[in-house]
Amino acid sequence: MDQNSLPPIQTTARDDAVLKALVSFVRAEALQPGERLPTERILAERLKVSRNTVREALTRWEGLGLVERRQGSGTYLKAAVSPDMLHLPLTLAGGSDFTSLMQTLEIRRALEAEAAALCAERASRADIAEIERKLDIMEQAFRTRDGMSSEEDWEFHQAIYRVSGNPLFEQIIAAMHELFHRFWEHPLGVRDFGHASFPYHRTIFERIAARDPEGARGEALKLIATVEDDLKRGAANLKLSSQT
Amino acid sequence: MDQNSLPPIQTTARDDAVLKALVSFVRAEALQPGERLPTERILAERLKVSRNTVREALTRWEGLGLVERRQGSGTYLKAAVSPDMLHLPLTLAGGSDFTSLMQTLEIRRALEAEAAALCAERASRADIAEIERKLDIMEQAFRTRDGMSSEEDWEFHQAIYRVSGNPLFEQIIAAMHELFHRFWEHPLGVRDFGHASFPYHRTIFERIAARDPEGARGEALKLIATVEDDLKRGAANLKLSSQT
DNA sequence: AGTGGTCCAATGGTCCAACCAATTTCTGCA
DNA sequence: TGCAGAAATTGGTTGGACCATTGGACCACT
Repeated sequence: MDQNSLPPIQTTARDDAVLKALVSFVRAEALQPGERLPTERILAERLKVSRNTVREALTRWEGLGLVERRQGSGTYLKAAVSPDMLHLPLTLAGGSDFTSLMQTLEIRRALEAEAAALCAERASRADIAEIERKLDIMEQAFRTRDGMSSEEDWEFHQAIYRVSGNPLFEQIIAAMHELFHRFWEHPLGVRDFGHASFPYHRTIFERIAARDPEGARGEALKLIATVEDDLKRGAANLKLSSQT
Repeated sequence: MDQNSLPPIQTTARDDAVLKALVSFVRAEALQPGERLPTERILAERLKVSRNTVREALTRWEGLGLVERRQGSGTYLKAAVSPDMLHLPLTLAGGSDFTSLMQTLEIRRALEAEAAALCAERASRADIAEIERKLDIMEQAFRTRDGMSSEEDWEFHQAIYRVSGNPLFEQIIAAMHELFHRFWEHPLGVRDFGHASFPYHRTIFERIAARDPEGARGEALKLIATVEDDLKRGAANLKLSSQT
């Protein structure tokens, strides 16, 4: 490691300065997401600040999802950082009941449709090939395990968001996705949840490959509609089973 | 094997526990945004944790914009808190300001269209009257001041989000709106920014009043399109003026 | 070669006690 | 009464200590 890329800090507003220094460091060392950054003790020593100050700064980055701290192991970069980053902490008041889930789905419907349309507009040949690869993997998993595989399914959707060229899609939908799964886990009833959505993955891909934005938007809307139906059926089951 | 059946165990989570306790406290005391919460020293003593731990927790809340710390004064609540909050740290990285603005607009386009459609589906007579009232106020302001009034314009849109029945629309778009204005202020060129969007406010309202979801969605898309055009013109101006 | 056990150094998490810096509140003098 | 300065309050920073977890090294046994 190049020790010269971590000069000491001077002014007040310490923890902010620490973050700035870290940005420079990450750039200088060309750290990629997943790599480990220096230990808190080393950072404190090099920057000539106390370890607590370093921790305050890292806590902020952790809250923004930029790094992940693993006790006993180290602190790892989770996303690319750049000097001109804009952080928009958005806290939504969302419950974990049926209504809240439907509301997150309405958001996802809107974004999913738009992302699919943008993707159809902007996808290069390589992009299309990449999406098809993810689709094949997903279909393969579906056939062997005879059911939706949330992991591979999610990969497919993420590929679409990425190709849309707007990282906000992935970030917002990922948060919705997480909220959804936090509640879902083992969703009480509806054994074949997501089954109905399966065929629409390929139709979405076909519309994207055909550079048909409106078609892609339409297919995405159909996909979300099937999920909403499943959710309603699950809610009905839940209602029945709780009446015992 | 189903990997989900073995979730990681959780032994220590001090600062998380502190935040939970704070949520309870805020609810118990019915603290409103702007009010001061206990000092770090008192929290540390009452919760039987060290002040450092309290500070880590408060740092997280500060990063999420839930709280504001003023040295020498105290820590103040900045937003309502609830037990089940969904935190969505958005990060706009890399690109120029123009790119960031276009990306927020793409999100807004998706949500605005969906909100308008939902609104057209669900609006009651009273809702429609309320929206029309906001529309009249906006048009009045437009005529007297001969230009878009962001204040009244925003009120009109918010009314639509509210009637959509999904509070997430208003929350997310509000965040985009704020981000947009942080950049915008009075940005260089394009004197009549937003002028072109004016007529679409009434057409959106008409489609809502007619209970025509698809029509409302279409008009909303047109409105955002005019804003995007304005933005592109502004970017062109900016490019020219920066070449001096 | 592989399996499990033990040890140990590294690392993040927590704690403590003090001091610094900004702010607010109180006090005493004019 | 008014107001400048002292004192108390509060968040910000420091340095040092110890705890809990991790992951690798080493070893005994199969």
